[in-house]
Amino acid sequence: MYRIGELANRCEVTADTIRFYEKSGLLSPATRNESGYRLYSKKDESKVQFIRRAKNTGFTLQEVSELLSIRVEPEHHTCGEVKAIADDKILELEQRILELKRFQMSLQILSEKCCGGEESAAGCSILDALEDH
Amino acid sequence: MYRIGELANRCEVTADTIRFYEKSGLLSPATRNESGYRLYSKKDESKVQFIRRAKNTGFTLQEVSELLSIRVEPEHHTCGEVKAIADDKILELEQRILELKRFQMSLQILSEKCCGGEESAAGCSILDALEDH
DNA sequence: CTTGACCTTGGTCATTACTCCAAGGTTTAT
DNA sequence: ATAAACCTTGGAGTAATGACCAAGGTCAAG
Repeated sequence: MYRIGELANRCEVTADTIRFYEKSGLLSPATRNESGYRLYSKKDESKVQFIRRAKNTGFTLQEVSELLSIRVEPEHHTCGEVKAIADDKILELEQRILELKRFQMSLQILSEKCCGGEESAAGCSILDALEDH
Repeated sequence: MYRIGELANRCEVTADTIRFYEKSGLLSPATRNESGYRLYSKKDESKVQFIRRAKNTGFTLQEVSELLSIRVEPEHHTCGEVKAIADDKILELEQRILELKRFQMSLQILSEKCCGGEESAAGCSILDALEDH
């Protein structure tokens, strides 16, 4: 068991952020030692990491919270509900991935056709690559 | 040429949002008619659409602004600069796509193994799918 | 020539996701 | 035993991204 500072370090967030997540209900209230300090375990660490990863992929904390609630309270969901939520998110992710790929493709075209030299990019007619697709 | 309301409709945003983008420098100040109304063209429409798409894929307006500045002011960048920015973004997108796919995979496992029935999801041991990978 | 729908600016308000005090208690190292 | 580093709560502040409102000008239809 370690204290909030160490958890923060391990997860590369601040202690404030962890308290914020607790206050927002993303993390269940931590156990405390005799003097009131919060104590955390490996499990808490992986939960915070989960939040970070989800956030980085573009989920809002609200959405992360939904995902976590599946994980944390399986007793309060039926299998059907869990499946429905999951399938919904899968489709959403599919859309996002496709959109990201479109952007990537545009940038790829831009990069490949761009001479890469010292001259003004005005000659780079593919600047419109971003626009067209 | 059309006015702000029509542009807003076409792009499915509000007029406020368009004014906000102008104020933030994402859109160059619109031309005006004699009575001061903003007037927009197809070009502006595609620019707003570009912003929307980029935002939906998780770019901040700040990042969108960078991308737009490549597009809008090629004279102020060398080919090398443009290429560097593009290549940088391509890598970033690659990371994001991979992360999204990891999530999707986890959810896929969750969905497939989940029976989908009326019973409590507590029996769904794959609830940890989200955690493990 | 009035009514309703649109536009203007300038300002305030809201939400999300933190971030930073202040005042005080605890732990650890020297 | 004292300084440095950590923790507590409560509350205020901040940046991003708009949404909303008021007071007033414009324009097209009936």
